[in-house]
Amino acid sequence: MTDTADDSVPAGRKRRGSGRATIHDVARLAGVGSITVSRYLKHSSQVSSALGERIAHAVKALNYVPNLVAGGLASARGRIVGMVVPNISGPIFAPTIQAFNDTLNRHGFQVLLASSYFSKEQEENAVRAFLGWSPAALVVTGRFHSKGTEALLAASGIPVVETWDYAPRRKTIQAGYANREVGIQAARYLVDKGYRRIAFVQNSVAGDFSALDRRDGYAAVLAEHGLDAWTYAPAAPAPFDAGREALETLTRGRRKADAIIFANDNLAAGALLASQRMGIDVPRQCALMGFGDYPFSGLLLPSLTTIRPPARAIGELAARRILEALGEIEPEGAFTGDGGRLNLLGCELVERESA
Amino acid sequence: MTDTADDSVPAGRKRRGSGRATIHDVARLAGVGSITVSRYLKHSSQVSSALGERIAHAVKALNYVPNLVAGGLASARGRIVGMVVPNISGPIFAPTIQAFNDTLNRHGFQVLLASSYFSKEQEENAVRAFLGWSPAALVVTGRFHSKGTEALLAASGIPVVETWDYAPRRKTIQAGYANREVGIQAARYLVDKGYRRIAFVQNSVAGDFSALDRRDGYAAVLAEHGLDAWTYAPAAPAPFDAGREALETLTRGRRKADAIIFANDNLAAGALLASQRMGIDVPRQCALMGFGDYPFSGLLLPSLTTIRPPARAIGELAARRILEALGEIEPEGAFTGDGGRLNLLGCELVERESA
DNA sequence: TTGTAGGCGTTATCAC
DNA sequence: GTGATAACGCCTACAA
Repeated sequence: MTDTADDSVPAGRKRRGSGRATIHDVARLAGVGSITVSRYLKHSSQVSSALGERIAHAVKALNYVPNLVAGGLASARGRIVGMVVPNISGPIFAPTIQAFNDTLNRHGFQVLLASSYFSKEQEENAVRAFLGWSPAALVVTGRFHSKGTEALLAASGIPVVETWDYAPRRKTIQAGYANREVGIQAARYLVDKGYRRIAFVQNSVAGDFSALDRRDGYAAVLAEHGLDAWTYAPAAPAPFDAGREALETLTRGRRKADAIIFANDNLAAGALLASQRMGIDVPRQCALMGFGDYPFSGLLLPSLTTIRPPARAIGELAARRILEALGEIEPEGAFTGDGGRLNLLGCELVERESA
Repeated sequence: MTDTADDSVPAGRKRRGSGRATIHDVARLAGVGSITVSRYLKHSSQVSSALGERIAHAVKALNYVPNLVAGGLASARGRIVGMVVPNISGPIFAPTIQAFNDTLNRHGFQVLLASSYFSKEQEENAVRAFLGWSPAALVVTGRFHSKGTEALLAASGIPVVETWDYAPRRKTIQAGYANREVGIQAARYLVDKGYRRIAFVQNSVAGDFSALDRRDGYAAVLAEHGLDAWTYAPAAPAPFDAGREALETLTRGRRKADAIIFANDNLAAGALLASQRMGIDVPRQCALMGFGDYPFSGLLLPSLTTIRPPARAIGELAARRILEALGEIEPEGAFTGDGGRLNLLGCELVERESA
């Protein structure tokens, strides 16, 4: 590509060596020491402008790209951050990943991704694999992990952020919301609207502990009002089917629900579609409420009342807390009582037609 | 965590060094040379079982995690693969990323992600950033790149896979489908159903060249049948709004479309929702067709006829071709005429109610 | 089958 | 402000 490159860099690739121009090649061409090149690339202010220009020319002439692997080894802290999410492609976590990745990319960090599929064991494997890359920080989802994972994280000595959940007085950095509060929020909304036989439908995915927290909040509100909590766990594995199954069970028995809170919008959508076939009038006969505000939720007929989690904000906050912990940016945000920064985000109840 | 660890590994972290146990610590504890440990970790069959067991014990006792950064530097080919996609969180690319990431993770590779937002410049930046990690391979989206990107890729000397597109006689490895054929597929379907005034609505995102290929296929079919091609480019930036705008323009003028192909399901969904408010009977008065088969497309009323791209298959195929090129797995798949393997995947037309 | 020597490309340290 | 030197932790090459 560049003719000048061929003069100073041996063409072809040997068994060893990347074949690319190194910092030494740049230093030689610029007539300076390689450490000066390194300094110029990091803090150009520490190098005289005369040398700086010669170095800049050499970099361009050789098409030099710094080897970050070597840099990571030398400095013992590479610019890599590992992130474990339950899944990459779901409507929930994708915006978090997007925001997290973009924010860290902007600061010169690379994000490594792994999916746990709600399995603590897979999460632990992913964390172990990440540790091999000497990451600058790690991100996991939720606050429930295996003993092994907790040991690995504690021993790692690097900033760890837990996303998509929030519990007070927890030592790790968190970026999320309190799921129990969200359950309370949903149940209050329905109770205030006059519904009395309110059921909660769980996720068919076993490892989704956050949904259980929401259920607890829901149960607390019902107890508060002297109402019976009523939880249903569908058997069908596919979410749409599970939603249909739940609706059938909860509306066909002797006791009939007049409102149902679902663990997520997929379940709620399954129920909503089934309601049309079953001739159930939503919300008059039975109100339906989801969680997640998936992209389709506003498009359904009737549109789905649901709760919108701060997916993008979680990703951004997690990235910002990491950059702060690494000294890349100045800390920011409201203080909490114990001197930390507030990491509690809020969920928004999106009132539509179904409840 | 492990008591034995504290005996041989100095506690605390110095300026230099990760603070973790190294291969030398393991070797010392096991009473062997460090190279033997390295060999055992890679090909345990090349080490006698006696030493192997001692090494395994030492690894466990020290909680040793190999430093992949150092390994990557020494061997000049780290187990990292870079992937550039237009965006991470969209319904289209997320399943590709998921499948790609999971497949490569299973083989001990880590995927680095970057989003280009359909900008060639951002794509080039991402490729340049990836190159610093000495990746084993790179994946990009589509076959249209900046000169700079092409130069970087060509000079990299590593396997490069282009996803989400396919053109015959192209030298790079591809994993995708032919967008032009998809446009033909859609237009044929509508022509065969008797529609005659068929319009095509473009994406408001400027860099989405694949949609233009589909439009060309559509135009070819119409020309074939002596019909006028009719392309509309919405001004509204948000896809739902753009879809509504397109429907209004194409059905309110003197010439009225009897069928519309949209560049993606978001646009089509916007039009579908608008059709209800406008009192347009879909598909009798105007048929609507999308592309992408997003999760909501089957839930709309009327449900959206669309084309489902092989999103997961693209990710898997890309991963497999990379693993093949790196000698990690055996090549597989049908041969093409020129001795290569067939990388052309198919799209499925999903016939629903809207067309 | 096992070990020794040296290098991978960069940065921390210390001296000028 | 600039540079020489020695790590960083592992792997390739070669020798025993």
